[in-house]
This record gives sequence, structure tokens and C-alpha cells, in this order.
Amino acid sequence: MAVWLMKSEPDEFSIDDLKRLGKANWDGVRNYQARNFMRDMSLGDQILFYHSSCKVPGIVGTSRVSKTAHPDPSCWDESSPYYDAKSTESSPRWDQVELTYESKFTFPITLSAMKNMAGLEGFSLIQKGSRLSVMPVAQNYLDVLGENSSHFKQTPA
DNA sequence: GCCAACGTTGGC
DNA sequence: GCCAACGTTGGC
Repeated sequence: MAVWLMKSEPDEFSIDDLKRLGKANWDGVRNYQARNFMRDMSLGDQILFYHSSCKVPGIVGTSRVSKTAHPDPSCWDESSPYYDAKSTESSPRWDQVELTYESKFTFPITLSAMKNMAGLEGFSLIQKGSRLSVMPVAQNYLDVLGENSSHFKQTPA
């Protein structure tokens, strides 16, 4: 089982939204690297849910991949902010995955806390200028997060 | 609201 | 294929 991190602006879609809905399609990804990572996801992979562009950026909970990558219909919807005229139904360019809610942390693992954790050096999330919204989380970084947060405990595959 | 960093676009 | 211009992301 792999673990990934996905960013969302809580004003757009928050961990509370996912909790309320139970599951949701992660649509609107319009970056090739992020899309390719979504295509690498397997059923049951764990997702760290990250709140970005907000008062306290950080990891706020977890979810699971309940449906692997498949075409994102919002790219054909002219009324959608994610509409992409270059992506046609016969040759879809963008994908989404379906996520199922798993947990919300009592306290988030904040970005500022992560920047101070020994062992997270090199984790792309905390690099200055990092804008990637979907990224893999290597085992050594998961170990550090587990050691530093009582809220995040990895569930065995 | 500012701005640095990054990705994409399009002219050449 | 280069690269300047532009738009977007996201922390602060």
C-alpha cells in the first residue's frame, strides 16, 4: 500500500466536506505531474489530506482511494471552472480518483511543525516554492510523521 | 494583499 | 527548441 498527499483549499473542499459526504471524486487536477501520480494510485492507498492556502496549512486527516484514476468529466463541462477545451470525451486528458473518508485529526500536523521535524528534509511538500498538489509520501517521511504526531498512526496494509 | 516560484503558452 | 510573457499556486 502506498501513501500519497493531496492538497485542497478548505474554502473549496475541506476534510469536513469529505467527512460529511463520505466519499468524493477528486476532480479539477490540471497538472500533468499531479495527474500522473493519481494514475499510479491503487485501490486502498492512503491519502493524507492537506489544507492549503488557508490560515494554518497542514495535514488534517486521511482518506482512502476507493476508485482508481478515470476520466474527470469536469474537463468537458463548459460551465466548470476546470473546463479544458483541449480535452475531449474521445481522448480525455485529465483524470480523477474517488476518495473515501477515513479520519480527521484532532489537531492538524501543521506545515510549520513539519518544517521543524528532523528527518523531513527533502520532503517536497516543505520545499520552498513547491506547488505540486498530489505527491507520493515515502516511508521514511511517514515514520517521521508518525513519531511526531499522536494523531497520525499508519494503518497496516 | 504581496510576491516568489513554478508551469504553460506561443512567437520566433 | 528556446525563452519571454503570462497565469497560477500558496506561504506569509
